[in-house]
Amino acid sequence: MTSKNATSLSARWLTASELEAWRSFIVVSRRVWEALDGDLAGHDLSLSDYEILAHLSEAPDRMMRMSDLAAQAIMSRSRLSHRITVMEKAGWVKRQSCPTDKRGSFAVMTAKGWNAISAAAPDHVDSIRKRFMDHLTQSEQSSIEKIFKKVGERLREQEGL
Amino acid sequence: MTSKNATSLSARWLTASELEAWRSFIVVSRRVWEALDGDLAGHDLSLSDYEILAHLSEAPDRMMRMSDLAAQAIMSRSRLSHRITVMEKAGWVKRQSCPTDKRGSFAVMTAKGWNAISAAAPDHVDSIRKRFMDHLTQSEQSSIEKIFKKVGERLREQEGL
DNA sequence: TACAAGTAGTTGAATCTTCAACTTCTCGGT
DNA sequence: ACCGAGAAGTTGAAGATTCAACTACTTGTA
Repeated sequence: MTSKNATSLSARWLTASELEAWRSFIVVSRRVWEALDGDLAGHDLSLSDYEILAHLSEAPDRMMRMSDLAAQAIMSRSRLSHRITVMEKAGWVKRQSCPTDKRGSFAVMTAKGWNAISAAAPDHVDSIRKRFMDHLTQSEQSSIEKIFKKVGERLREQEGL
Repeated sequence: MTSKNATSLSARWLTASELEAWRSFIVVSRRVWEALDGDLAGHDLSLSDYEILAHLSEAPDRMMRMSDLAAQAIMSRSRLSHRITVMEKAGWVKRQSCPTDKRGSFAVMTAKGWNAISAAAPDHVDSIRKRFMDHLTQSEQSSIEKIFKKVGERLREQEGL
């Protein structure tokens, strides 16, 4: 779609410069994700599985309620439940029912899970550097941090609006 | 994983501030994608299907070789092929074989496809504004453009390294 | 021209994700 | 104590994506 073709229907089309900013952001963020995901493949992990394990590894006792874990790893409860089933078969986590809320259950990282993420982490960090951080100057890095934190807040406020 | 736990294995762990920048970027870019995708659901489109149609709509004669389209829409040829099969059933595109290269085929947007994206585009633009652009000052916008274009180039140079 | 290597695209199977339905349980009000 | 609304989590089916294999064709080279 070009500006010319749809301006009349839209309240306010994007200027050329807005479009550039938007497209470079959306394209690069996909490519970065893709690259990180590819770099993790050697450890038999997807980036989103890595994030599940990472959150778990940082939690007290390396265990978290399913809902909390889903929220932090940014996925639906359903999706997390399916992933945990798979990871349970791989022996990386196990489920444990919550004593205080009988509906609830915990995902608990096993020693094997800890080993898996420990093995992957250094490569993953290198990957983050190589695919993203190393291309940023110090000041660009702080711009990114500032901008994305702000956008993150705004999105949270909008929440499905 | 915390710094304390893996520093010894990694050449160079992330500093707290690098980690912040990285996490806010990766989390927000997922949330933005998700929001845009959700906003398009009302038009029976996913964001990546939208992008397929958008590229097609901007191409001469609204037709493109499958490989070119896959590259521009950032997806595997296989995935595009499957999506085009679905879109063909929806009547938005059709395939046309290439006269000069008998291996090749074109995806061609139909009038119905044009109508579909024309209907979705204004809402999509509003969505881009609401979920992302409106939260950026003019100068933040140009930072984003500058930074992501640069990172994009670097990634292209690395290409699967 | 003929052949090897590579490119374009598709396919089916395995895997992953989404969606809605469902069970079980908690909590606030009465 | 009980009821209804809503929260936590799981499930199975439908749909989407990946992966490797495959066909068909082109290209460079000898």
